[in-house]
Amino acid sequence: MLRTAPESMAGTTLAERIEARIEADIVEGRVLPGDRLDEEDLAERLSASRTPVREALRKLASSGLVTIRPRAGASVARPTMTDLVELFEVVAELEAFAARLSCARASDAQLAEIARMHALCEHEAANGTAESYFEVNRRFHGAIWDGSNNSALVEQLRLADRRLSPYRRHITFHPGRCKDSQSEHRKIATALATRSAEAAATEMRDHVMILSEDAVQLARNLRL
Amino acid sequence: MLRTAPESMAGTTLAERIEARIEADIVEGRVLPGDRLDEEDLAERLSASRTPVREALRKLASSGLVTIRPRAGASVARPTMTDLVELFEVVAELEAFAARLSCARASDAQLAEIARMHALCEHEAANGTAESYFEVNRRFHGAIWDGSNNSALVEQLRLADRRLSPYRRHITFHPGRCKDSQSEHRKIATALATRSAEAAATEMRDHVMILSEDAVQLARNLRL
DNA sequence: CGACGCAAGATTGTATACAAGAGATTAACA
DNA sequence: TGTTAATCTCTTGTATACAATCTTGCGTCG
Repeated sequence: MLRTAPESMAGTTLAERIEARIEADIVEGRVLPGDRLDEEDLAERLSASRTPVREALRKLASSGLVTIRPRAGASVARPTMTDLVELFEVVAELEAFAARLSCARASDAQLAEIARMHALCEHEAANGTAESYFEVNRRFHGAIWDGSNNSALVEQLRLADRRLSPYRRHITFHPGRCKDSQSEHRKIATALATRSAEAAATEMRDHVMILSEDAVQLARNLRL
Repeated sequence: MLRTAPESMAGTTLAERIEARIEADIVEGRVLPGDRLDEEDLAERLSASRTPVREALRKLASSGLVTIRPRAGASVARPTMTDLVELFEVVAELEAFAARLSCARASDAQLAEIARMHALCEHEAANGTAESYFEVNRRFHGAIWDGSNNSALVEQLRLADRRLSPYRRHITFHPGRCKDSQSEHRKIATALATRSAEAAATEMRDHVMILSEDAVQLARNLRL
């Protein structure tokens, strides 16, 4: 099934496609934290050999999405509560940095893009579903990342954020959360529009840390 | 040569030992940015097969130390000037965060350890070689990382710092740099000792950014 | 009845063989 | 002589086979 690559994936290798596939399964919740990832099983399911599957698992492991214990196999990473809180703290700091840099360096076009994404969020918060809000929320944050004009920072954020998505997703879907999130977004958007670096950084940090609180709460309730 | 693992490496796999070996070769400058890393060549040199070598290279690639282009092989990563500056910015921010967290959360014992490392730096700056200063400098920073009591942050810093070490090393070895660095360290150490979070963060950020300036200067001179 | 140890099975780690693409070299032509 | 195109080699990507180790279940012993 993965043997014939979609033309969009031209020039990529089988291992990369398998990696993308497994990653999507994890991030989008089709396999849950703690689930075992059997090499042979995956290989058969994707009609490939173990070699590219192994490579994909190793790569996912070094980005933190998968845990590998030597000679004991791979499983979807299951961060402890502490791990999650620590990761959220780091992400909060990096997002705050991105917001600060955006104020200082984003082009007017980039600021406009951020504003556009904010408007989209407003619209979805009022009319859309929790899922659609989750999506535009990502794009709002992404626009701010881009505005920093620091690709190393964007890379770090993408990696860290990916590890949180299985949990973040549940939070954003939480009914009342969209409205609260939106009022925080408004403050961030205003600070960015006026290039108020410190305000943007502070508001962004608080925003992410509130998410963190919710994540801990939720994880505790779900006995994750 | 790597087939018989030192007992300190017990429980590790061949691929991991190979990875450590290649990593050390890169970080300590025995192979230079841009150098090609031939799988078969490495396999023969380490008397292993291509399989574990491949795994090691892939892992190093996903941490940024190695660049792999599909079907064109691996080489030691050669970040552009822009890449380096961006990475330094991220590291500066993370180090500043670590300093701030250390002020808020480090135990007295951890603060004492930081102070001890600072004293070591003072000693080496006065009596030691540039190389020995490089080493205690690392330990000073490491003590602050530990003081943050956030292992996700430490992990991020370790990864990012590793990518900079080939360049950072050259900077610290720069003759006059030790003294300047030490006067910056003093301000940081004072702020930490008095748990002045904002001061510690600011001083630390400045300290790393000055390193960044030097790195750019040096890289330009060496036509890196 | 519980704990410990041992053996069988299953799964990972490593090696080797084969396939396929990228880069280099050479030859032909303008 | 410079340029281009085709072939040919060398390296990587994938598959499979074999070896080593961990886990699991059962039996024995305390």
